[in-house]
Amino acid sequence: MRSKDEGPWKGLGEFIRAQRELAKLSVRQLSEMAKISNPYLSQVERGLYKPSADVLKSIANALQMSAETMYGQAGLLDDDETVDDAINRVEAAIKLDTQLTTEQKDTMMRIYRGFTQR
Amino acid sequence: MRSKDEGPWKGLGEFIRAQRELAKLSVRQLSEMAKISNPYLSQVERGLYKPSADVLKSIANALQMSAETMYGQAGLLDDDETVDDAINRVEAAIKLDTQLTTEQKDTMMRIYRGFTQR
DNA sequence: AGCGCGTGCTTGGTATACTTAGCAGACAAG
DNA sequence: CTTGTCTGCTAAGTATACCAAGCACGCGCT
Repeated sequence: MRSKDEGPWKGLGEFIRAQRELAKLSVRQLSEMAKISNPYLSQVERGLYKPSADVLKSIANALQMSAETMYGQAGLLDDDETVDDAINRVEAAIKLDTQLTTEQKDTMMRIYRGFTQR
Repeated sequence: MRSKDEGPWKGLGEFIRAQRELAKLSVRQLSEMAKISNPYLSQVERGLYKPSADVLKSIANALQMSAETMYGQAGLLDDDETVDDAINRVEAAIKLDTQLTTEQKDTMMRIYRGFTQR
């Protein structure tokens, strides 16, 4: 994972700073709302550090934007939306189901894949 | 988030482990796909560490699920991301699937409802 | 001349995410 | 039996996200 160049997520800091200034908040004000320290927010805005997901979420909430928007800006969402079709929707729904045991999921997967074999 | 909530991460590791076993992958196999070390994946699955967002995304990709799904399970997506109506999700996904015949959909519905009857 | 309060930034440290090297058990084949 | 190769896990280290304390400036007031 370790991205070695600093550029890519530097845009995130600029984005946060822009949003903060747009909301007319000081570094300290926003940092307090987001429950992070003010020097750290300053460093994040200048691209020195890559904030973790929960910090991002916290900042997003303080700025009244959705966490997904923030993750998108951070480049943490933009992955392979390769196959958006029904196969993955069914399989994803099964996998996510909290009521099924692993064996039951396995069974449904095998049946489903058997059906969709062509 | 240095706040007081320290432990509530319970489910994520178990979730990842369940998904990995569902995909019939070893710790080493998945860790290689996700480009993380195998002991670290092991520790994550046992709830010892809280993986960062990009690691989560990487694992999600390796498991062929969307990053948002993974974030949702990790509790990193904004709270209103309720997953408790997974039932409807599975049933809806099956109904909408264009690859299944009516009889096949019926079969999966019966099996699914049989599983979730308690 | 101060003083007080605001701004953002630097320093130095701690906590934790993450890695590399290696261990012990299970199973298969020679 | 030994040897090789899986499995997951432990131990010990490195890298970095994050915090507390403090610095340097600017602005308004007395």
